[in-house]
Amino acid sequence: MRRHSLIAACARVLARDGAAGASVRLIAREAQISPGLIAHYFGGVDALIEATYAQIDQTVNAALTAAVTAAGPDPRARLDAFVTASFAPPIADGALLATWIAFWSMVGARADIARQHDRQYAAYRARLADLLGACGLPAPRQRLAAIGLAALVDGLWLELSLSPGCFGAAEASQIARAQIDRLIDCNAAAAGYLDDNPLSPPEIA
Amino acid sequence: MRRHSLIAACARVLARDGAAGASVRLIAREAQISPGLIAHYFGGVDALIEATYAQIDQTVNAALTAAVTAAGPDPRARLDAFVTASFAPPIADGALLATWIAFWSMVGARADIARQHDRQYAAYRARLADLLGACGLPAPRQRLAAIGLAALVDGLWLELSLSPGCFGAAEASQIARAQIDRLIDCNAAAAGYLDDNPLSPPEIA
DNA sequence: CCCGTTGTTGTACAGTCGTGCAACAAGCCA
DNA sequence: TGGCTTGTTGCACGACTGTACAACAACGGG
Repeated sequence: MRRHSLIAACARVLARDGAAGASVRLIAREAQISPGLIAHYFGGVDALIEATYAQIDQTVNAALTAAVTAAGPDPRARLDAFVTASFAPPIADGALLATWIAFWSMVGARADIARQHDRQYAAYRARLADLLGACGLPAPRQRLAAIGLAALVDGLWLELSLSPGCFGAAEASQIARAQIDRLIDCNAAAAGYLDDNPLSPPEIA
Repeated sequence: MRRHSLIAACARVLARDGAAGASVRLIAREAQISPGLIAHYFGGVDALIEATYAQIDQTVNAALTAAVTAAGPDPRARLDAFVTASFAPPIADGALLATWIAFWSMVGARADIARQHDRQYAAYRARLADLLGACGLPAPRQRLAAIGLAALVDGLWLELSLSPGCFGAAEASQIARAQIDRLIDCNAAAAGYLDDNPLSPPEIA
């Protein structure tokens, strides 16, 4: 209970002040408790940040699972829902991006954070590979396709959150779905998705 | 001269200790000078980091230009050289990633940094759009294609630098080139590029 | 009632942070 | 040689950092 409110406060501070501001005192003030308590519950600020990272990852996975489940049984619809949800709240969110960047900044310096990142990202890619396999992508192609699709979605998500004025969530989703078209069936008439006129296939209409 | 050696030292510290370790004293010790000097040359540590970012961006652009120029006149070869160079030194480098992440972490908090990021990324995308246009991609498709390709290359570069054990530079280049195939000519027999057997087009050979 | 456990506080400590400043070295021109 | 500019140093300052620890409140079982 207290642990949970401390994690939430840590996430808020990370979002507001970045990695540099994630100090014991700031987090404690945010959670309206005394600074000593975070040592009492987590043993140190590093463990709190680590727990916050795990919690954020869990939130993202829950949101993705909900979107995929709501999409019904059709494999392609599930994959589309996965990427579309990646560009909508609560995933495409400034606070979440700031938290994630704070973690990336620790990967280079701390081995335990690096290991946690590797684990989480491997699970993310495995999930994409499963969804791609359900759409009929042969097993030998799944690994590289999942790496590529994960990189595309991540890159779009990053830039979408970093400078929101350049392109929109609908366009990001459009780009990702066009790539999925090409991954699954290279001969699909999907080129129209990449025209600038959004949300309508111009060559057909 | 001294400015240059300070920028280099700042990049080394950023690479070794991450954004959190980029303190005046650490950078000064790395450059083997007194802490007061960095205030004398840059007025503050923020300006030094900003200058380091500009220098890194310049290095990246120079490396990309060199790769494209060395590729000769063929438009497709130039585009391939662009993405392949994105996954090789000096671009795919821990120091560069750490500096870049440090800057991303400031985008949310500082408006001038956000503007600098927007400018640099727009130039990057414009460059990709030009290369795509030279390969015959119609103008109305260039914008979204450039956004998607930039996101893919960025996502691959990020993960390649963040956890180098998962996939290699050759595989990243392979993935990116396969997407370019599909962007330029959707009917190209490019599916083989996404097989797991690296560096050879299995369906042909 | 007492006692031990648990939750919680506040503070003390040693360290690092960025910045400002007085002082010293060095060149350079008059 | 004198004086001025520039490069460079090292330290003092106040604010901040994470951790450790003694002390106080609350509470349930004996």
